[in-house]
Amino acid sequence: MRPVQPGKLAENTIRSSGHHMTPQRLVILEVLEGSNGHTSAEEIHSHVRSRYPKLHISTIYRALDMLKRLGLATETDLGDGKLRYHLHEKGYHHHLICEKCGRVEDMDESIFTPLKAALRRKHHFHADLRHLAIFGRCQGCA
Amino acid sequence: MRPVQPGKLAENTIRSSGHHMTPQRLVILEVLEGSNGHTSAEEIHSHVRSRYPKLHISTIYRALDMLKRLGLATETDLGDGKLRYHLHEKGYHHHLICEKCGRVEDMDESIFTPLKAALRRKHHFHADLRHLAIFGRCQGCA
DNA sequence: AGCGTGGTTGCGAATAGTTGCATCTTTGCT
DNA sequence: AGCAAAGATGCAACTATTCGCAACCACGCT
Repeated sequence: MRPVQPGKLAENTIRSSGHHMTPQRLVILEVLEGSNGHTSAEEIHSHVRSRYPKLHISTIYRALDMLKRLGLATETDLGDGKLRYHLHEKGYHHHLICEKCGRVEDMDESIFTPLKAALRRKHHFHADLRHLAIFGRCQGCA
Repeated sequence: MRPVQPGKLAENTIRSSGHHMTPQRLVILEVLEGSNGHTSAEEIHSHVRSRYPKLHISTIYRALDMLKRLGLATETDLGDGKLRYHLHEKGYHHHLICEKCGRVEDMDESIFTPLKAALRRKHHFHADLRHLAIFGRCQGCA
């Protein structure tokens, strides 16, 4: 059993921030909701092409940018030349990417708490560490 | 008074790793050495165009990629749509980038020591934190 | 000095993402 | 329902970066 109307949160946030809700954005949100959580603009485009052939890829990029700026979605560079997006209804998370084998491991954000505190203390800087990709070597490839 | 032949380190590393030293790479290194430390491929290209009009921008990208892979230079995304490069003869450093005013503050790498230890301990991951850009808000824009 | 191998270059085409602009749509107001 | 204003869309042109490939050149060996 899935949550009912999962997209309503995003929709409300979009509306209440002065943006319009359009059919294009609805479809884009649907794809993001139905995806595994690492979706590229091009993937959204091809998922959508059959139902909505005129939806232009630049509209997708602009929608993703808006979701990002509203704090509804996060953009991640996994190092393969294209940016990935996911809605964060399930909380923020971060990636450890192995430069050798390409494996991507997720981790939660608690590990950054001390770093955030140090940046605030020493640099008076309020870091936005909601989605960070850290490159390095995994256990097997170290 | 400048250091004599500052580029010899890079040159030796390039040669001893089985790569060729070419006039193109020499010129590119010269520009990187004479720059402030945040140079884009396009900047290198225009600095060089007069002396060496045929040097193609893809050659610059390839040289930068090689320097990066040899650990001689670091690539940073400062969020303005183009990647910046700098040789790290003077040690690694990191950036705090304000999302509001765009100010970039440098900081040294010691602040990441606890994070690196935690990643190794909890995730068996050997993070390569040689050049990280962290976005957020600076003191004035917080 | 002469030569072969393998790395390198220039070029043009491809890819990911962004931007300007004229034309719509959504939304709040009446 | 009707309207104006703000925001969104589609499109084409543009930017930054990468890639395939044929011609080229650096470097080690003789």
